Amino acid sequence: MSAGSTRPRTRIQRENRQTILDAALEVFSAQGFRGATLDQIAEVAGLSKPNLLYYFASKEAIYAALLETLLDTWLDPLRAIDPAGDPRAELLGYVRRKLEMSREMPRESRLFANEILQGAPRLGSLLATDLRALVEEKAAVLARWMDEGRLARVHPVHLIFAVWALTQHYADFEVQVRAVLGPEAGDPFPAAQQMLETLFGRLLEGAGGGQSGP
Amino acid sequence: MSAGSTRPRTRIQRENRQTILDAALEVFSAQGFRGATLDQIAEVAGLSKPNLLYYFASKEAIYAALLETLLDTWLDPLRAIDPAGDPRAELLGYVRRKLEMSREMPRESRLFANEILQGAPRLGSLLATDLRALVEEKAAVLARWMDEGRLARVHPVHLIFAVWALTQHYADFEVQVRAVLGPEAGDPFPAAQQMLETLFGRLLEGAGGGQSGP
DNA sequence: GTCTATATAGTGATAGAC
DNA sequence: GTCTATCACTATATAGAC
Repeated sequence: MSAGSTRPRTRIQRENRQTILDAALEVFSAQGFRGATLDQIAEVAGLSKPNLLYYFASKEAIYAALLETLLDTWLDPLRAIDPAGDPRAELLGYVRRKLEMSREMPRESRLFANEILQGAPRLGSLLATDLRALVEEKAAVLARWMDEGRLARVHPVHLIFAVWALTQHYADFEVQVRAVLGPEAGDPFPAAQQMLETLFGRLLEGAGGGQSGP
Repeated sequence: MSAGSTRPRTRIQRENRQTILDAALEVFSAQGFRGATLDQIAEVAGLSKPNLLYYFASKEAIYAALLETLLDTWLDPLRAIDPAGDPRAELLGYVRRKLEMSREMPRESRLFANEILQGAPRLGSLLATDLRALVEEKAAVLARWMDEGRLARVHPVHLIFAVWALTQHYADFEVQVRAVLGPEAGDPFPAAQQMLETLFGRLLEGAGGGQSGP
């Protein structure tokens, strides 16, 4: 029986599956699904190509397992927004967590970016169901803060888009960021963090912004 | 002699080259370089595959011609920032032009996004030379406005990154934007425009922001 | 200038030895 | 469970007829 369709039982199976997923993340995130080859993944994993296909039924199966495994983690920062918290702490905290994630997990960011950019043919319906539901829930929290005059009034869902766009940019377009900042430039994240704090921080000052709340 | 390496002379050659580039933009932007096939491009263009290769030497050549043709256009909004202009008009104008470009040229945006995301193997050095020079020039203008207290002090290059990230998001991640907003939602751009005006507009009010200018 | 036919290489997946 | 060998298919590019 193949090891792909069932939970791994032995230690070596768990380790090999993990090794393969690690290698697949490396290759898929850099090349996209079509661009990646099983040969590359096998080489990075240090396993033979048929051995890969012993653990996973197909290239598609490896990719699907990756997406499934990582989507939850990827949305954790958004889930962590506390409706009972302070708007400033929650919004800036969310931005900080999301930026940290871009820094620590750039391959995951690029994996999702590749998938979405090419029309999300495999992540597909999860966006319209799970992701949409979570965003709606948190957008409602933001909207309440706006109603209470504690946050500038903008379209709350688009505000979440803004956090995504700004933070993921540093992972997804890292090559461009480094090229523009120059070879001698160090870590871009501290300056990015400062810029984002100023940008979003100003949404929390004099929140009414033309049509003040209570 | 091949028509690929020289300027097209006849009307039909110009038209066919343009037809091919159009089709290639359609396919490359949706699939990335590796994901795209000459068959797909040929079908969209309404030409045979060998005929494509009569006009362009290779798949690489088509892709390179596309990138070269479009990079200049893509940077026009940034070039248009007027150092002698009013900071509010110039910054918000830049944001507006860039967002319009995402709306009118989403395929171009996704073409570049694919290329950068995968490490810019072909656009490569242009980023470190041409793009970097242009960004440095305009960042200096922003920095001067900050020195004059007319714009909140943030890292000027990262401020340009912010404009890119926020505006291109609506083209590059269009599938996700539509999925999250829901099928009944209309055009997302008006709300995006409003959000961006608020976000960047607040960088222009009380510009000092903690460490005030003159 | 444009087509049909095909050479050549790479890629996903399988068979079967060990 | 893991390897070697290989099949079947796809894709880029070219040759040569018209």
